[in-house]
Amino acid sequence: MKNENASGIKEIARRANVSIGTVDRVINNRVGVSKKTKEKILQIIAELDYQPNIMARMLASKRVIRIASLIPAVSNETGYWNAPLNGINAAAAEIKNFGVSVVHYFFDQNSKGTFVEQANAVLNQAYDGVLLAPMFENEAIDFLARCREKRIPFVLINSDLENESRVAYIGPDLFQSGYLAAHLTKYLIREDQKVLIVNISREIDLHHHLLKKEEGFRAYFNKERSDIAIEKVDIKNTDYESLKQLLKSSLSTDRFDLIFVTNSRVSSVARFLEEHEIHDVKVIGYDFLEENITYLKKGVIDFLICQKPQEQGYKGLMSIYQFLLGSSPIEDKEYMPIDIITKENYIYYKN
Amino acid sequence: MKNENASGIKEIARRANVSIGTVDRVINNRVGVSKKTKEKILQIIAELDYQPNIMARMLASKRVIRIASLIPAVSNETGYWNAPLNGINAAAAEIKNFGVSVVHYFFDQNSKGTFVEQANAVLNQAYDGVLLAPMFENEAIDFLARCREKRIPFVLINSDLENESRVAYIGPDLFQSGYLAAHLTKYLIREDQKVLIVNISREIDLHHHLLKKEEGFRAYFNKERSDIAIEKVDIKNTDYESLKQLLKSSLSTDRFDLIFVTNSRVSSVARFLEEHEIHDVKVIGYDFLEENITYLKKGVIDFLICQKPQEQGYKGLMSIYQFLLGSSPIEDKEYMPIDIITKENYIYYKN
DNA sequence: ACTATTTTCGTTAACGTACACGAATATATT
DNA sequence: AATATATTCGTGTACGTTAACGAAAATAGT
Repeated sequence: MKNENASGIKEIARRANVSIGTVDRVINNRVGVSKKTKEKILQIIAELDYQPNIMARMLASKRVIRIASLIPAVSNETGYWNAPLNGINAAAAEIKNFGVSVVHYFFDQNSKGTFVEQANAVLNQAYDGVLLAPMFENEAIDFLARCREKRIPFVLINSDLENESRVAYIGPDLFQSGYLAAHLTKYLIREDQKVLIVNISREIDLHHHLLKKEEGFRAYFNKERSDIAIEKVDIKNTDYESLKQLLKSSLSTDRFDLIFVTNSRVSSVARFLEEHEIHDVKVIGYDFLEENITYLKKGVIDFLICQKPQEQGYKGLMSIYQFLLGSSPIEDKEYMPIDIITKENYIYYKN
Repeated sequence: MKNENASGIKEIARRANVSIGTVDRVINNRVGVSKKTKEKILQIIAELDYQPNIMARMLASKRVIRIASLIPAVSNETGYWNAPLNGINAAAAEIKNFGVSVVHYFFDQNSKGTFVEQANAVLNQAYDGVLLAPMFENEAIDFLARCREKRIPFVLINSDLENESRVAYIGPDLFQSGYLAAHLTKYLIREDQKVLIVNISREIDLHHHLLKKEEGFRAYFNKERSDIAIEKVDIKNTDYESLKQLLKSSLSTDRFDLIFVTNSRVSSVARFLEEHEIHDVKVIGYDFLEENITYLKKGVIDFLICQKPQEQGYKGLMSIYQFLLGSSPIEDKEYMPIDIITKENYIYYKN
């Protein structure tokens, strides 16, 4: 009675009349095994529908996968990036036991310099993979080119660059989310009414992100041949005082029935409306942030659109990890669901 | 040079001047270790913030966790239960390597007998845990009482029983989802218009599930002191012909501007409206099913509400597993998000 | 035909934990 | 004080895999 209950690699070895070492070689397709025995083993593996035991594999493997994340720091202006960071950390915790170490690099959304700095720091450390939020388009392209040279794979989150060599993009379909906002708009106002689009962002680079949403928004009305009038205002100084002045002048020259804010700064607009006791203007904006929810509850904001920022971080890290493992194939583009948040369902929303 | 790089249990043993066996005893709090050394080891564990290596633990442990799932079979009447099943299977696949085996038991939604039968089958097999969709209230309560006797923990999904001994409930907040439907209704019709609520379900037991939604729906209009008139019709014969007759008579006596279908059978109503070329009636219903999406795309259905059926299955299984592991604490109630699906965002929806 | 080299393969020690077995020590019983 | 019993502990093997090392076999070069 020897081989009563062999399993896994050992059973394969027994059936193929070879040692476990040889089986290991073909499973991890290393060199040093003859074509004949390799095929034999491969066939047995197929017969047995053998799945390697992850536990044992991780335990025995000394390999460490090092991943760098390069995303904006949570600023006091908007807490948005807190969510993706949480997602990344959650994923990191889950795969810690699988020999993965994640190092965070943060840059300032209002300063290209810090991005370049941190990007260089990443490149100096020879990581196995990179998770990037490419906020500054040109600088990001530069960085990614250098990653490619060094053969460091990368995953993009939050906004896409259509880089042919990226492993994956995980984030919103910006155009479509603007399109949905327009659809919701139709429920809120009549055909003879007016809409104001508000883009709030300091760095011009970030504007392309917002413009995609605006495009989607306008596309809807074009397609529907609607008579609703649309105007827009770009606000580059993100402090509340500047915003107040600009809004004041916009709203004085014209009367708008709905304001569509293309990012998470919608709470500033809501604050303005509340302070000036303007109650008959509907508001649609973005993101599940505390400030925004406050105004949603009060009824100042009607709809928030949110695209699972936390999940973006989580899935982003998981993608680059999966890719580095090399086992399962990766979706090269995963658009997040476009969630509609209202007064009635926000309690149950999961970022 | 001996102990250059010890880690985990071994390092603890080294620092405490005991063997790894002793450390193992205190970690898994087994008997047979003196109070003094136990405290010493416990302190070192705290100092080191020691986290056992799950890999090694699972690998070494021969324990097998056996879980039974008891949910409705996917019927030809509605494919709803396909989603939770997928979620359960996904979770099962993920934890297969952790020594978990899941066995499915299916019952017919239209037959209490099959439920009792399958429930007995589960009890005969001495499982470590049970995942249950308690569709038939009384029979489910019976079954759970017997589980309790046998000390088999259980998790409920899809609808709750407020059973004090359940490990957790994962599923919708039915009342609130009806409430949200009412809010959406307000966007679709005017104050002087009329709403028809349609409950479609064969077994009376299942009706309490639908009634909760209806309650939420009505509660909203009560609170808003709305003038919108609400009527309702219960349809117990779920075949299309019977439904057609009932709808025909309802719609002939009165004119309704919006129909709220309290479950996934909304596609039948949509089919009726399409066949009879009724275009000016708005429709709100439930669930991301192919049939429903078809009518959503066509514009016959305006909103679908969906509560992540797949995730219910996934999280349900994970909860019972986590509980049986006994490591992390379990949330005893997790309500799913209440998602709003429209023509514009359904493409990106994840069940 | 003999050596040198390459290719193919087996053996073995880890990885961190669980658990059975038995040894050592302490405590109780006469 | 001697023995019986209970308590506390150490040792060793196993889990399924990885990876280093070196032995054996095949091939190449003279």
